[in-house]
Amino acid sequence: MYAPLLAHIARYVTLTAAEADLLIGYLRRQPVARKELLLAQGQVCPANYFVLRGCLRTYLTTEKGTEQTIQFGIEGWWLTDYASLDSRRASEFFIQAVEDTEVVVFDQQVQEEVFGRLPQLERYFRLILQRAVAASQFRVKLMFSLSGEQRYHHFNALFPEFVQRVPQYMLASYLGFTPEFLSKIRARVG
Amino acid sequence: MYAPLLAHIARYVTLTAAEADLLIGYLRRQPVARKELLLAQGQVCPANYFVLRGCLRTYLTTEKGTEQTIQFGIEGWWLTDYASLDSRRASEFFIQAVEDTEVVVFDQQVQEEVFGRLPQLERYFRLILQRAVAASQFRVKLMFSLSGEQRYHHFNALFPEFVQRVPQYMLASYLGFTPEFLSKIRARVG
DNA sequence: CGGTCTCTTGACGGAGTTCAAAGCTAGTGG
DNA sequence: CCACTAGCTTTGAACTCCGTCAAGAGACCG
Repeated sequence: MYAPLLAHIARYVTLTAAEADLLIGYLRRQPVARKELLLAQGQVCPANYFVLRGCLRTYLTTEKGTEQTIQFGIEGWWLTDYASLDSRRASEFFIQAVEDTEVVVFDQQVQEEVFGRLPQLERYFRLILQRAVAASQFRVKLMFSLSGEQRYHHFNALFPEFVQRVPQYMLASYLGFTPEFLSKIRARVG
Repeated sequence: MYAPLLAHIARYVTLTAAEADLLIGYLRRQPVARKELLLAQGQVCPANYFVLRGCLRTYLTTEKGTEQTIQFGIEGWWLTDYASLDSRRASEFFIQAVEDTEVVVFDQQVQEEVFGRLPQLERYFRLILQRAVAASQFRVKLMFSLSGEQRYHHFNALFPEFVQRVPQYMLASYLGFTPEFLSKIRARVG
């Protein structure tokens, strides 16, 4: 079912039933098992992914061999490596399922054609991207203006249910510190 | 002269001379003196700004009273607070001229109208935003995978001329550490 | 059950901060 | 064209947050 995606689009632009059908003709759904990769470092990112259910994350491996989570995406979020998608060069990131997940795949190859036929959809993606930039400005703000412990409490207050869903070592790497430190924060308060 | 902006647009989409004239009718140019603010914290961000010459930065003040630079924008870059522009709520950021600067102002109020008349321009901004998201993913990657000193050397290698243009305390707050620490890094190497 | 992931706990070390004071530099006005 | 001032940069000492390493305790899955 593409209904969650169509509902999401409807929050930004209006598509007729015929236009929605036209769009769906270009899309496909794909299940992704927990820990499975949608994109591996070194590969050219082939598509933009919309999470129907489950959870994805973008991460990379540092020189020391540790994983660094860049972004999470749950139901209703688009996730991709825009740098690779845009330039068609090898990606520096992995995109992996945190839980068993189902995504809508919007292939890079058909995007220009779809935008040509559905200008409303180009507007939708402009607005989605605008929100993504806003979210990333917000993240930079938090990274710099709060201590590690404050970032954890802030995140916990904003997304309490989400903290339950992801392993703590992923959350730690997203918040910018080690799993050991996260464990010590939790020991202090609960 | 709007030529630098039109040249920038031409790198992404094609506008006829008539379309370019139509666009320019919606724009205006504005000089911004060094240290002058284009946007203050608490204000609703009224426009998107394209730097014709000079340099802008987005920053905020933390609880401790220190400034935190979120982003720089030099010639050929668009800068705004997308969260405020989008939601029309009060901004958390300042946008300030680092040097004497001249910008093109693209007012929020006319954006929808312009995009309606020039669908090519909507595509242009989609692509600009895509690059902005890619840049911000890259920045998060650097923030987490490199030490403070490594970030400085990396930035210095990528934008040597730019490092000359901005005060060191701004650069330090952009790279995520104190001016004192930047000074010590420089003392070590040169 | 048995093994592999994940989380916890503690000792120690280091990258970067804070605070304070002094040295520079650039703009400003006389 | 010089003198003054305000803002920027440097330097050093003490300190702190958080990382690293290591060992053990759970927890989940086949």
